[in-house]
Amino acid sequence: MAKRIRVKDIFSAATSQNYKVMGWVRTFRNNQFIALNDGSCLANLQVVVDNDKTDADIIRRITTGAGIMIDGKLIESQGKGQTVELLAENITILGDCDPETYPIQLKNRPSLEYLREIAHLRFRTNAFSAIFRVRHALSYGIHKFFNDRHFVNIHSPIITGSDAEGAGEMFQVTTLDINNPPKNEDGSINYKEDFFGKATNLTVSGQLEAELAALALSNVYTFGPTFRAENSNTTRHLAEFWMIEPEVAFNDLHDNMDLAEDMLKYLIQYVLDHCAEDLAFLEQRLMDDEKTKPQAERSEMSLIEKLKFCLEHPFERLTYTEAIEILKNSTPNKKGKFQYPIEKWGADLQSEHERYLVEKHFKKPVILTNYPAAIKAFYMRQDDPKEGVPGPTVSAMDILFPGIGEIIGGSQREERYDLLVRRMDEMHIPAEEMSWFLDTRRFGSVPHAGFGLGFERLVLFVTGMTNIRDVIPFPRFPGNAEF
RNA sequence: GCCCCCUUAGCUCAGUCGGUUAGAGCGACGGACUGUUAAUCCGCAGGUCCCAGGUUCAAGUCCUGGAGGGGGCGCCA
Repeated sequence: MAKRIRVKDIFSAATSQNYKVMGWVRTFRNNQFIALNDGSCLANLQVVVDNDKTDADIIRRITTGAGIMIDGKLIESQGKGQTVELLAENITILGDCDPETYPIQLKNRPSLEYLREIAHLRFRTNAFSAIFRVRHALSYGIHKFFNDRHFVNIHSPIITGSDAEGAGEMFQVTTLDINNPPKNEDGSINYKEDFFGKATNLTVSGQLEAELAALALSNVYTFGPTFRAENSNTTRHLAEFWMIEPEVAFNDLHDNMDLAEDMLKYLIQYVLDHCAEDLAFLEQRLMDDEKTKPQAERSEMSLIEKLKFCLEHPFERLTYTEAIEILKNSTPNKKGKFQYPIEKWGADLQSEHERYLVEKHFKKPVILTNYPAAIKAFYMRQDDPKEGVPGPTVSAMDILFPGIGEIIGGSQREERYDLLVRRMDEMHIPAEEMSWFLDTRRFGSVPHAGFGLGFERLVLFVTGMTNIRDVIPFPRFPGNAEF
């Protein structure tokens, strides 16, 4: 018996030879032609059934979605739509698929919203198999990018006893009986009796742990799940998402920007090189989608053009202070079109402002830096006062992408012990609970910088999808933890 | 957390001013078909009009509440 060959590989295999393939039926036409898909690539293999050699009962069971195995001879296709096809000599039904109840009849073009509700089956569609192959390529590309640059991958903890990271609301982790928890004398819950002997949560960021590692290994990155219990209901937020957090000793803000831009461009190039077929399919899907929209709302570039455009142009780098000036003098601001008008320095930028800068003013990815200290996290490095800048700023950077908004947030870190402690004090962060973190600044502190990349936001951008719930297999969001 | 929209056949959607027996395409099912490409052709079945109240002679259609879904905003990656 021949060994199984993947559909992807059979397209370049020698003809006039026998092969065994296994996969799922996408369509069965003319009682004769099976379009077989095994997920190894987007394309289906055409299998030609010989009615004389195949039992009528088997033919009856070749239904959309059925799992089948075929032994047959590969020949040059006698039809037009494909170069080769497999002449079936023996067909085995591995798993029947009842067409009366199987919800994915692909010819129906089921909506993304409907498929989201049957996420356990949506892998079987072209769109989602393409998305998850691209997601994998990006994941692999990230490890390759950092490995090639001598970064060490650090597995930061998922359960954390630190609740002072300030990145968002946390999910509590406990083995206590929530209906009858042990109490202290003052009525508060006695976490000393909990599994870890203290209150614990799911991590919101591996950054602080990455900093600890960077101050010894120099170049490190984390790539793992993070959890935010924020009640966020948008197309760009998840309660469980994957984040990449590089942290590099001796880097300043500019090195940090260079690293982030290099990484994003590397990953876009990586996907263009390795996922051409899937990207072409996703691009076509988008173009079909666009046809239903009014002219004004259609995008100027196709998906692949957009990706290449990002590669060919340097990201626009400017400070928050410069951005405020542009926004203040912008047409929508003067005409009162912004829901939140830009009045003075110090205001946080709303997504309408970010969108204006990225999509209207610069028309390319933008890196905004040196934000007011008051609206940024405690660990960001405080800038020296500068002429023309009205207030204190920090060496922060946000990378804004068209259609996505913030895809990366990062900073040069405050490495000076006294300044860091003063700032923690101002922001009411308990220094005593963070002494492990402060030890890095007590013992051999050096300048360092890092950032966080929201993995799903990158997948969104690269696939051209618009809802983040469609680029992770089983999305978690408020009110939903199915599967 | 706030604001807006949607929910009719398995899927995608029509359904006019509140008026008789609720419609289409696709899918499914039955049949034909040995070169199809979202195959095609013929035939047939398929409905808790999201749920609960209310208004009305009469509700898929109007009102109130709820559930589910979508979009925008905020929080951020």
